[in-house]
Amino acid sequence: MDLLTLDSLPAQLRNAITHRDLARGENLFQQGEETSAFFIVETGRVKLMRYTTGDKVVTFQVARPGKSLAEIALFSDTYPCAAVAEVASRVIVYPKQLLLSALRENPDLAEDFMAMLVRKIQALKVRLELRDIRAAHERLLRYLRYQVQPGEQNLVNFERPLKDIAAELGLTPETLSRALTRLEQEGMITRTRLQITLQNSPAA
Amino acid sequence: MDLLTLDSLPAQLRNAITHRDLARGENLFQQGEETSAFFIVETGRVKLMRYTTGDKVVTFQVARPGKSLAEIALFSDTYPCAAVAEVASRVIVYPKQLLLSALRENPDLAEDFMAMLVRKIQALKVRLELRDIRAAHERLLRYLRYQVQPGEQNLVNFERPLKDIAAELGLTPETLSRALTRLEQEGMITRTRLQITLQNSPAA
DNA sequence: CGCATAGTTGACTACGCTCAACCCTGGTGG
DNA sequence: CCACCAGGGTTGAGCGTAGTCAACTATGCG
Repeated sequence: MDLLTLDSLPAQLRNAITHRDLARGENLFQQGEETSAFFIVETGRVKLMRYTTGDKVVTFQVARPGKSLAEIALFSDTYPCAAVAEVASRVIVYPKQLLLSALRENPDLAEDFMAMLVRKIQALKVRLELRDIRAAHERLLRYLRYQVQPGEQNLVNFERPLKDIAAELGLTPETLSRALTRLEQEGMITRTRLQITLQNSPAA
Repeated sequence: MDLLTLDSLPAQLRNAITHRDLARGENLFQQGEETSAFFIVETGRVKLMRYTTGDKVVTFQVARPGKSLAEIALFSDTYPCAAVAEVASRVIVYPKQLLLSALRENPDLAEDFMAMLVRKIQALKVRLELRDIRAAHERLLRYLRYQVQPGEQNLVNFERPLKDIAAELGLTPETLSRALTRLEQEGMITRTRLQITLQNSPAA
């Protein structure tokens, strides 16, 4: 996902890449602001949020280390949402025009970039698919099946706090907790401190 | 979205593009099948579905005319899901290798392609954002605000059947119907036969 | 040794789903 | 021209389940 940090970057671009440190709560860019760069989160957490009709804010997405941010910036004049750091964070800054021309001139880079975009689409589709499953425990089960690494069979590590996973699944922490115990009682999974093993067959 | 039908395509690619007609229920590709092409739906509806652990199928997405299909094919060896035509459909077929090399050799095409991918990401994010809104009427309201065309102020046309929109919103047709009448009673919208006008301010 | 945060459990509520009946429109054929 | 039918859309009643609020425990950190 962080292909753009590769040494294979054209020198001109590599020299133009800078970093930016954000304090907790600091703003990376505002909604409606003119787009100037594309970002990748190096450390911390950056939240994307939309200010809609005056009244409410809706969080769009939370980008974690290694994740790209605002790829739309490359093909749009203004940012469609705002980005603020949830905790102290550090992002890599790719100036828009330079990145665009680098992509034009370097087919390998462009291909990597496209591959990254396509993977992102795939991940979003999966998350959307999960939301169509109403029952919390079934949604969780499918999520777990997606999470298993091809190598480590039927093993899922929980490095992130549960509440984060709950948010990603569109559940409250309470419901997620209950869903976990339920799956455990039904014998579908077994839980140790930091990891979960699935009992049945893994995802196809 | 159908940028790839542009006349600006390299001749070699343009000649390689073919069409394929699908009967209702016919399979475009199977899950796990080796990837050979990328598609754009010309007419009809093509449903993407995943066969998971033996038991269930989950519909991934329903692609309508103008929408691309299986962009993942370009960067993956096998299709992660199956595609079947819900109704008689016609798709444009872009052979994988030819499209890839065309993208390499033609920066303009590559840029258009990337822009398409980015827009797709944006659309998926929006759909995901909507799902985080629990209350049906509020979810609907935000959906409507997204739908208003910049030009036609506060006007949304309902060309598609409501049940389709309900599915896109993750609601049942009944709930959507009730949400519509509720917004109408609250004075947020007014409905005529085929279009809806928002009362308050449009989306930011 | 507290304090803050995450996680768990319980009781209650609310809202969307399900199933069912009904209306309405458009299309088809007698 | 009307009868019929099919599909989408609208209501209604009841249920189930995830959300909410709350209290309590566990864990990690200063």
